[in-house]
Amino acid sequence: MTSPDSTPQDFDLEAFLPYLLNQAAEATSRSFQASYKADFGMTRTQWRVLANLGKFGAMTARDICRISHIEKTKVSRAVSALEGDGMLSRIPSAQDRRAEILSLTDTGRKVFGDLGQRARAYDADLRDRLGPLMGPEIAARIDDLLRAIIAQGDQGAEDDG
Amino acid sequence: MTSPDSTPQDFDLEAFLPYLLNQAAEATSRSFQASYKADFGMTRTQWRVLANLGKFGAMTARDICRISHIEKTKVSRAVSALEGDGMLSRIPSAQDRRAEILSLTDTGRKVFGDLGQRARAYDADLRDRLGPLMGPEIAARIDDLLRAIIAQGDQGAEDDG
DNA sequence: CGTTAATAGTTGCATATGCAACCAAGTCAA
DNA sequence: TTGACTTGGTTGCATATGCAACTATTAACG
Repeated sequence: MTSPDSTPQDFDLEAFLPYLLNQAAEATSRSFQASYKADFGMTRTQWRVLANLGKFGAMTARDICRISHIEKTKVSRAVSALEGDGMLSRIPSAQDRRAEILSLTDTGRKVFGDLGQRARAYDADLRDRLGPLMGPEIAARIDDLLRAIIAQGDQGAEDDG
Repeated sequence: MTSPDSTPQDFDLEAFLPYLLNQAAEATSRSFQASYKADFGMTRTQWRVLANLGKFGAMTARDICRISHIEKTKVSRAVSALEGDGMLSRIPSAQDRRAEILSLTDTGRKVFGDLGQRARAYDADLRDRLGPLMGPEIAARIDDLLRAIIAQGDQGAEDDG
């Protein structure tokens, strides 16, 4: 019943969800990363902040944190960098003088448009190749799956304020 | 046909696979991370190297790179750290004097056993909660899906030294 | 009011990572 | 043998991140 004493517990990293997810995330992010890194000198976090602003329009840094689950210091620095590159501008909030409303500049919107297009192409291509491999029923529900995992993970963590 | 000029291209970050994968990866890794970080002062990379050695037995750093897709400098530093903590030992390879055979010490194996057990529990729990949400046909094929994505990503990258 | 707690955002510091350059040992071919 | 090239592994440096501490403002409440 017991395995030889070489491995006390036969834990298999290759079947560990967090590990697989990380590999998948890195494998996909990596290849797309080239686009914003090389062409716009942008960091992953910067690209995400940009994309959130592009998608949802003007909002505060804190809103971005809530929506994207990115930590506030990361957002803070990304915002500074993007501002420095002329991609977004800050306007002090009238309601709350601590907060600033962030919105993309014309440049920012243009970059978002460009990168967004590449991202769509990348995404579509990846899904196209996944479809035949996994079957349509699975392929169609990838997003739901990942969102469920994200929700579960948040559940468990809870304490990362 | 065209949308209002607010968003030149209506790219949706929330449906972008690399983004979802990253969030899922971080959400899951984050909560489990507490285990190795707090109790063993270990980094994610260190834990992975440890787990690979625990699972596959003695091998060289380069083997770990190949298997785990972790970059060589990352592996190199993780190995140093683990060695410093008495979790693994190096033996110069007889065949190739550049290479070193890495293997876990008793301590390393013990830690691997401990963390492996926690990882299993974490994984099982997560899958249990995912099952009812996604249905068994999907839940059963998560690993295949992720491995397919990993394979596709590698395909596209190709040039990561 | 005044005093205390919460919140938006920034910053300092210590650490982890990525990349390029590097060393040493092996390979290959003339 | 020698000289060009590859490969296992490490290191330097510049950057990105996590966390705790901090400022300024707002909310809560006696």
